[in-house]
Amino acid sequence: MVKNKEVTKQKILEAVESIILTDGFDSLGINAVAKSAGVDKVLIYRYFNSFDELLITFIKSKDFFSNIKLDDGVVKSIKSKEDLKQLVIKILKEQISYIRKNKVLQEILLWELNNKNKVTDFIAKERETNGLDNINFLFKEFNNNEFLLGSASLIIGGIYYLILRAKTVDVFNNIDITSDTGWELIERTIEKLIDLVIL
Amino acid sequence: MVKNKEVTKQKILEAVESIILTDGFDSLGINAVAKSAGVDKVLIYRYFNSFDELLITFIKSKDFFSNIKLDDGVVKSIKSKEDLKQLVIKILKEQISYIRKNKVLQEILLWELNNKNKVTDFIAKERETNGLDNINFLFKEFNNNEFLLGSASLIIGGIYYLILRAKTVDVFNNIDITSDTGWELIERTIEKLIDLVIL
DNA sequence: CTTGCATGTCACCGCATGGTGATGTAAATT
DNA sequence: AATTTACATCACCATGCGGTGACATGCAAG
Repeated sequence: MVKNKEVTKQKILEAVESIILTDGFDSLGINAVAKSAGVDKVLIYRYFNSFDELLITFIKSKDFFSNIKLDDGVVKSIKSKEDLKQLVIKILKEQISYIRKNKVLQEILLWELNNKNKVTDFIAKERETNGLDNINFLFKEFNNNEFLLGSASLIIGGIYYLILRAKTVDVFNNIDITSDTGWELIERTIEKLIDLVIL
Repeated sequence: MVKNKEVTKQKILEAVESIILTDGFDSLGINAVAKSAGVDKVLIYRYFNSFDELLITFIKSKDFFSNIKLDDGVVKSIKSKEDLKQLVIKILKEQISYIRKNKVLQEILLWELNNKNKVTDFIAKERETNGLDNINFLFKEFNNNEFLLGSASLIIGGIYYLILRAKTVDVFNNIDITSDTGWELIERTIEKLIDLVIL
């Protein structure tokens, strides 16, 4: 019997990730985590207080939502509408490949759609300040009109939906959303759309 | 003790709907349905063979996906690009209000994202022939290019995502996705986008 | 009127869940 | 070396799940 609190905590956090990857967020539970970590479940309560806090700790440790830094510096570096276009396109493309690669994040996004609780409230706050969902931050001082706002929302929502839908289905509206070629089509579409939409 | 197979079957189907409405698709199970219908669960197996078949029967009875008839007649009635624009806009607006009103359908869409099984495979087939997901059907003979295809996919995906997201969150990218005014903004956006995209 | 069948009821199974109180054990303090 | 303290284990609880076999009841055909 090894006695090391930090190692045990780490094993628990790794078990969370492993379960999400293999069985999805819905299969996550105290018993499953304890079993997968090879640790007694009572230790989860002791070290993380509750299952919710374990999840929050896990999500914090992964830092999913602060990969885009939409701070004021970025906003002020936008001089022309061409700058804005290129920045938006770059961010959207980066986010597509980031989310498409990151299965854990996909599971969280899916789980978020289905649940409202302390953990999802926490994630929502993270998104408010960091996430893609607030791309309108970029438009604030430059070219803020409702058409741009609406278009960005539909495009970003569409990206989320198509990525998540690809988990259970291959084709959407005749596009193979599981393949890179399908996503290259979508990226070309986004480039053109952004060009049309930022006037 | 009343003995009437058809009445019992009806009670069971109504119980399915009631549970989806009050607790969501995830709370759906043999025991819950039996309890809510005031019926022994063994009757569900007897009349519907399996829980999966019960779900399929329920979804069939609701006919969620054949409200748009994209048959060849419709396609051939499109004479000009203006016809196509107006038709697409009309369909998208109708679908938005239809899905926004229909909580049961929302729960199914959400559940579909999370699961792959016999029932979701059945739903996928229904969609193939009827649903909004195949709006590219309209473009077939008229103006079929990848930009149109990609744009339609992103817009439709965006609509799905924003409607589903509104179940757990109020604001997305600064738009109130729970209110009619928020959705009017989105509809105006869609009108402009379709106008720009069908060239 | 009785027999047979369709319909409805009940009790139970094995398994998994979230949660807790009592107990064991290794390591640090005195 | 003895005692305290932090870490880890175990056994158990009530509850819910999907699923099934044995039984009770009402109806309709013979």
